[in-house]
Amino acid sequence: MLDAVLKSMPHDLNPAQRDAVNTLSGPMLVLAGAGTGKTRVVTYRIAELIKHRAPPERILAVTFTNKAAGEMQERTAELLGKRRNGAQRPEISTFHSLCVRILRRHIVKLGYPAQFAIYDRGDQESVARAALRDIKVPNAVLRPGDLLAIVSRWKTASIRPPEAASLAQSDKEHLAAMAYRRYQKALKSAGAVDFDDLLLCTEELFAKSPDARAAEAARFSHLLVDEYQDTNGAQYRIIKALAEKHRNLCVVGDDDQSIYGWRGAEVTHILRFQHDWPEAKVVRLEENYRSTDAILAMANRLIAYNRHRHDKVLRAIRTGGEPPRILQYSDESSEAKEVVEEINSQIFRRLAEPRDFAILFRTNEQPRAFEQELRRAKLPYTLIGGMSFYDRKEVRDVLAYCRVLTHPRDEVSLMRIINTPARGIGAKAVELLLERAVSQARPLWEVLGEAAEVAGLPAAAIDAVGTFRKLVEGHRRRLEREPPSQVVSDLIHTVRYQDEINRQYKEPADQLARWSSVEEVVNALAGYQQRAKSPTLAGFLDDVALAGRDEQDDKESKLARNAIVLMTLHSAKGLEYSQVYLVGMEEGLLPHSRSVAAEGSAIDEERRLCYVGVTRAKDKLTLTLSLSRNKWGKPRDTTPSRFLFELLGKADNPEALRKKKQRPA
DNA sequence: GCACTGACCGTTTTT
DNA sequence: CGGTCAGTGC
Repeated sequence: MLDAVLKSMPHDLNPAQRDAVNTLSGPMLVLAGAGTGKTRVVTYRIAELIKHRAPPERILAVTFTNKAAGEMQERTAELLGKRRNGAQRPEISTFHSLCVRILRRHIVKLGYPAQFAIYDRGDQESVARAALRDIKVPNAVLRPGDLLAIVSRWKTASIRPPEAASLAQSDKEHLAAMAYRRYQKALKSAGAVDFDDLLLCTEELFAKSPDARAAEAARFSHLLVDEYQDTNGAQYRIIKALAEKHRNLCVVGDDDQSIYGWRGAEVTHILRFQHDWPEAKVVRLEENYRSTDAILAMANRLIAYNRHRHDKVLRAIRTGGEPPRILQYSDESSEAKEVVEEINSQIFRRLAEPRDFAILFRTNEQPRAFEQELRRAKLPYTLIGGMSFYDRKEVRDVLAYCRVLTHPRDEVSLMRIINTPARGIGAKAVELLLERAVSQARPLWEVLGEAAEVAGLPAAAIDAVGTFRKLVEGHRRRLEREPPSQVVSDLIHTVRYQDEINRQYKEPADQLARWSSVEEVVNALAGYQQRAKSPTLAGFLDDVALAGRDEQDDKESKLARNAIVLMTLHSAKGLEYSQVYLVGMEEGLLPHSRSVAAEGSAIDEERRLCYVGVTRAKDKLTLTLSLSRNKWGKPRDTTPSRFLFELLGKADNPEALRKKKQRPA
């Protein structure tokens, strides 16, 4: 029966792990250090729950990234074995997709359309720009990006425009509060939410509608939360609302790996767990199976410099190992060159494979030099993050076309494509139409139907607007019967988007690259169509907004791909590599200058970031720094990171390190 | 309506 | 250095 398909629990779990896996009811806090088999424990726990007759579909596991969710899905699927078709699986999703699903069912109660759009970073910037223009704040005083940062900070603390206005202290914050009000109004009238709203609206929904809250909470009997140290206020309250009744809540986290404080995550949540759930069982996982003793000793020395933390010491199961190296170079190009050279020679001598290596850095501008060298050396590599596929202009255009089809109230998307490619609806015409929309407080799309009544609009423009409306409406109707990918592909051809690309870019190589991204979007849509249970264009857009890139299709190629990985320290959390190069170990970079300037505990978070980097390494760790680094085109001298001294236990005596480090690059 | 030019200016991390 | 933006000229 069921038990027969479930893989039995392995015998090599240590007592603490076994304890965490076997405790199936009531609240539990698992304090799991880096490399202590956390994922293993979580997945076996899910399997164990099912073995003890918990209906799989009533188990919910929440993760913070899509990657983590995907991995957990795969591993649990493995444990559950091949189950007959239609067998329910546990629900494993990110916080944000969980909220989307909840909001789909209830958001009308908050005054949004059921078919709301999710605005990503680029869309948010457009709205922010318009809000600032409205209140006549010049770019020099407050840029859209700055506004978004402030607004996001407010939102993650569940502060809404009225509170923000009274909380604002500096001039900048007062302006931001005014812009925030307009920003939020614009989102709502466009029927859209941003990333923070997904959490905030869910929280608000639960507060305003006890029925919705009870219904959502009743869907699950067991709740697991991974990376609990990264929960922000809204997430914390959502979890509480969902688990309060059944109390079968298991959270897993490591306060030493809390690196999202800037996003509203509060370590206090993990430190406070026992207070909120007094009957909670606490399990500590302190045996590290990942790194050699040499690497772990360094990590322990480093993190000990942080004051506020759950006191714990990771014990290495793997003894010995090569001592980590610190290498310094004269500038960032030789840093990149030498690191790549070292990797190359190991691969050439068959001592290692590309997939054994990770190059980790603090900021997204750092990988450039490494990419160059890797290309030159003809080594396969994957760059995680950075400029996303979905940030490309032409991709955004195509997605905007899709959103105009599915979300008639979405103004940002409509504005983006209303004259792209140029179709005779120029800036002046758009301005007049927009004026009418704003003065009548109606969606721009509706106003397009009355173009003839707009004073000052030339006949040619009225015609153009009419043609555009027919075009969109025609394709909207087709969407009811035909597969989305067909409709979208036709729409792109009808508007002659390829001609637009060829006009904009002179180089044939550019033209080809740009057009192939357009094709890739259509392919992604077709792929989604095939795997989704009930595919809709709107569903695809949700996927894109939440997943960033098409993880499903990537899965095979990504896993199969034997490539060196380049990524930020933030993206590296939860992953492990045989050999890690932690590059750019300099003051100003790690710790980042912004954190050095900020008062309070910003440095502690940078230290945790460094700790995360160090503990990614299984066998070999190399820390590098460059004595000079280009900034705005000019080379500038650097200072070795304070963390290097701490790692070596020489924090009080920097001179000693300088002598010791004469080792040549 | 659109392409081109030169001045200006900034540094983080992500769902 | 590289991206953005206002201003200019067709």
